[in-house]
Amino acid sequence: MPVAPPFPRLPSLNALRAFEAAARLGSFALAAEELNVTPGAVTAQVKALEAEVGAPLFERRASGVRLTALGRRAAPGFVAAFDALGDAVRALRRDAAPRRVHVAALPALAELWLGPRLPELRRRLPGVELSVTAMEQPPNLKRVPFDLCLFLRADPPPGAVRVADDLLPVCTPGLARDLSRPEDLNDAVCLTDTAWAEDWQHWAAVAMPGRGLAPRGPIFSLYALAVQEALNGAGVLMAHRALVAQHLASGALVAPFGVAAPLRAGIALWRLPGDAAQASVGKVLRALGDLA
Amino acid sequence: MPVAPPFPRLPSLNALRAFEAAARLGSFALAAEELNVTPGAVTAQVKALEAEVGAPLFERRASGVRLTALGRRAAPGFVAAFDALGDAVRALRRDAAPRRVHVAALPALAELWLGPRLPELRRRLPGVELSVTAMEQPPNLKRVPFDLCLFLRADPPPGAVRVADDLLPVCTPGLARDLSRPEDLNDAVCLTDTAWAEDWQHWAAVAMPGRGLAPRGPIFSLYALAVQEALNGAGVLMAHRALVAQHLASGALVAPFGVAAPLRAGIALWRLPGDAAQASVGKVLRALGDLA
DNA sequence: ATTATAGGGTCAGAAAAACTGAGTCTCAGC
DNA sequence: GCTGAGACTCAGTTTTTCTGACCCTATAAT
Repeated sequence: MPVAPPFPRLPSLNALRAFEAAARLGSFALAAEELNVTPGAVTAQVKALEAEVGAPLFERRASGVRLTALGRRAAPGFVAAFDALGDAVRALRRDAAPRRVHVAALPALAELWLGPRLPELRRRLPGVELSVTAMEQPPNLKRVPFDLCLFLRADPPPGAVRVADDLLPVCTPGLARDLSRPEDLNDAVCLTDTAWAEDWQHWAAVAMPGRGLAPRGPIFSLYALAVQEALNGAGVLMAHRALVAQHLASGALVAPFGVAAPLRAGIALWRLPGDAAQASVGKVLRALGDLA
Repeated sequence: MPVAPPFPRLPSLNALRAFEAAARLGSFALAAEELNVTPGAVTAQVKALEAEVGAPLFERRASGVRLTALGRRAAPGFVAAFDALGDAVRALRRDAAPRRVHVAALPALAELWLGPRLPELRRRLPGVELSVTAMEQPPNLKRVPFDLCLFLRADPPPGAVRVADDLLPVCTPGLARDLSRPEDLNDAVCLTDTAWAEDWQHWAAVAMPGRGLAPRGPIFSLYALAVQEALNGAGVLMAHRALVAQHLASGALVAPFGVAAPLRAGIALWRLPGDAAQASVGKVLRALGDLA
């Protein structure tokens, strides 16, 4: 007695995931970022889910979305379910390749802090296979298969390796001869990174309070490139000390002024709290803590 | 410092679901059935997942698949996660439409047992919106959004409504005049349903042990159609008593022989064990129990 | 008040994922 | 030596999902 199946299926898993992320983050835009899709895609997925269950899950307000009573009741179950799914995936990956460690890192930290430490790390932990992916924002470790995050954070999660950081202008010894007072920077070529443009003002507020600083010069969207140019003698770089330590040590760069401005956000390296199961990750974390 | 993201993403949710089903059921073919896709689709999804994690999850043997050690360790986590997801979906649907009850039913039971009871059910439970989907096999209630299952089962889950069933040949009173002994069936037109063709032999073993029965006549793939034809006087039907009760009561059909053969599998109506949260489902279950 | 801006919504078209269907292969059991 | 169940392959197709470019609205800033 076969009958063609107008089969009522489960809503699409991707729609459920989109709902979960949007509900947890309280915003379609943030959910889109976490899921690495455009906001329009989240809109569409949530709309499909709402059509499927026949009731709205979010109130749309111009200032953003808010869960309806229905959505609010449903959300925790989905968060828990996707947490469980994330755990299962993590356990599987770890089990399948216990020596693989995947780091998500801010590009500048990957290149200028992690990079110089890699040879020693490799020496200490032979067999560990370290992958690094550069990205602007720390990923949600519960949802994305990374083992470690390396970013600037004022308040890193518990258990993180932390390295304090401060700002100070640096340049080649040759250029330094023309710089005796902070005000001289107004006449110098100042190398600036787009993401950290405000570093100049932050330092000025500490080093030359009350006096103005209007740095001018080329702008880079890759901090490592700005460091390169500083090494090339192209100008003065407002440096994160932790990222140019090797060049200060070698003398390739010098700090013409004595004063450094401490930063609230230091370098932070952390794993998913409570995820102690992968030995290799712990080893990498500890080793980099030693090398900090 | 934007960087193009060669973003390592979570494996596709559909691949994880395929793995979960295959692991739980121990077979790609069964998983495909549960997911309502072809076996090839499951093969592909599992293969993609294996490529993603870089290790095989199943051993392929000619007699089927078996989990590898890795797959065996991973499976429970995925089963639990998809259970949680199923729960969340069920809770959401129930919350969004508490009065909607969706029944999965064997076509014959839907038409010949449930159908006649619907008017009274509607009278008793106004406001409950009952949907019925016909299918050959009971779905996995944990994974598919049905509230009730109506199938033939020898061993229904706890809490099920059960209706005993037995077999007896029936026909119109006119035809019955030519039938005095079971052997007369060998000369009569016998209406047979493809799925229940063995019912004739089952009855014969009880009613005429040792003597042979070779029923001949038209074959239907819809039991309800066979019943229609019996009512039309087209022949003798090996009837499930519970499904022709109304016609026996009205006299439209009669049982020419006194003997009926009990069936191990009776009509069973059940919900997901432990899923007591939806009041409407409980009401429908109880009401149909009363009407049984 | 006006202008930005942030957050969503919509749509067509494009890309990616998933599925089917038909054929193949391989053992286990007869 | 067949047969059948179960899985694999692959080309082609369908479905899903995403993007990109646009619009809309309410708050915040000027």
